Amino acid sequence: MNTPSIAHGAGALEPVRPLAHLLWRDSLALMKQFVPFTQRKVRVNEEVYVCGKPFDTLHLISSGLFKIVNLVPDGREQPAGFFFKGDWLGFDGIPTGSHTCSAMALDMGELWSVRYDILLRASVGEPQLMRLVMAAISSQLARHRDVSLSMGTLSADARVADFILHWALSLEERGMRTDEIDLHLSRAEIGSYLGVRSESVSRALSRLKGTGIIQFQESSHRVIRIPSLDGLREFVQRSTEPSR
Amino acid sequence: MNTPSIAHGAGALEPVRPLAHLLWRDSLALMKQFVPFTQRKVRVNEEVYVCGKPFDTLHLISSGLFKIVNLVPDGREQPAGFFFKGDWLGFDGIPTGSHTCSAMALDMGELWSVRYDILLRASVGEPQLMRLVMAAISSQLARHRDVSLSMGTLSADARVADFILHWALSLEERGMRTDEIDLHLSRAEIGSYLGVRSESVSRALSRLKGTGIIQFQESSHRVIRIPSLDGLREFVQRSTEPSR
DNA sequence: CGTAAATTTGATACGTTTCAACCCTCGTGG
DNA sequence: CCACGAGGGTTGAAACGTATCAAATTTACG
Repeated sequence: MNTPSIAHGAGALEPVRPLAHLLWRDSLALMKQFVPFTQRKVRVNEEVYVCGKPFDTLHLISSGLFKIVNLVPDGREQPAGFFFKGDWLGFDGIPTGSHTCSAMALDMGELWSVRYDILLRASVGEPQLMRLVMAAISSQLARHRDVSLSMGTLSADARVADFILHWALSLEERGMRTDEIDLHLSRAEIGSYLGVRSESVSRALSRLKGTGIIQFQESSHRVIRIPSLDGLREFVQRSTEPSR
Repeated sequence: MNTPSIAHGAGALEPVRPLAHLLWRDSLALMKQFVPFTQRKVRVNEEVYVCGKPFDTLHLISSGLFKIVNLVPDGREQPAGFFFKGDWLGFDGIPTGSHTCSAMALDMGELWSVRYDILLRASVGEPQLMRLVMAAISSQLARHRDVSLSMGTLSADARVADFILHWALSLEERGMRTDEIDLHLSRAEIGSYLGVRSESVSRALSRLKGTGIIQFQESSHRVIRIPSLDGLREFVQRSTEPSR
């Protein structure tokens, strides 16, 4: 039962080039080198694709900030993920061939779009490409596991802190400034993502401000200053294991 | 900037065979036909792979029931997913090359294991294979989004009901009986997965039993009888949109 | 069979939601 | 230029649901 007639990969395997730690950089580099893509500029609140529409292309974020949103039966929409430079958008359409989420730009940005068919073709000639896309999807899986875990175990304050920490770490990974970050999100959106109400997010942020872990910018309370990333990190870690 | 020198997939594209609705069946069929795999039988509570160990192989569930578990800092472990015949295990190791979860059998079962390298190779000759694996990962992503949504918006009772419903639907998809299902899980494990305490799961199940939506089997309270799947489905839907 | 573990159920404590009032900013139009 | 209204944000008080603690009961297993 365990002897397929086709003998593809049965021979000796030479070692494969490992993927670098910085997935986002590899994605952009490999895409530019090996895949024919179309560029697309997007404005604030512009939709990349819409829930229910047929899926046929993936989008690599070249710059900007994006979210995907679930439509809950009530008609309201709930953010289900946030994405930065080098992240991929559109995987939700793969299983069924139709998108099960919408994707939207949180500020202006640019996408490199490629037909899914074409990407699969291209990856035949460049196996590293497929490893990369697999790694990108799997990373999103891992991130979701983290969020589920934090939603299941942390208090509202800790969830908000953890959310900001992850956001800042994503920016840091990409070489962007982390001492002052613009979330482009309302309290209600943050809460919807974390499974708490907007008032609770507001209270959590106020308490975090009280401890000095974060500060608000004068003009917009959506811009958060983080004096010390390590301070934030320690707060989250303390919240994760209060009982030892 | 958008003219890669390599011309892989630039030509006309013939239509690709669509993946059938039943992913699990395709996975088993394609695997058997095109990939050299090794069989492995597992006993109850046997570990498939362990968190922290290097990753190099994926496992397709040929029979049985499995869970993956996260290790939370406290030392306790938290289930992060449940998997059935035709599902894949091991994706968590792809991004970093090391497993970030452990996988464990909930009862006896069988796995078809394949080195990740070899699978990628095999998919060069059989592109449908790669579409399939991508669809499998993306499905896990979609499932995680569902769970996050339910953890963020539903009451404990509704979460438990939703959990059982999904479990039953997974079994139904695979042609297994759904009128009496054995979860092989303690109340604490269910609660840990859903983000509530074991006592709350117990209460939720008691209340569901009270409404007649489910019943317990005499001998083991881990075996749940579902007189009407539609009844359960309606209950979950009512819980999803209480307002209006 | 006896002991440890799991489950159920109750009473209370705690945290988040809900409802409400108020403030602030910003864009619009008088 | 300022008045005005709308939407987002902050904060308070009460209601609600779940966690926590505890005890009784059942089940699992050597």
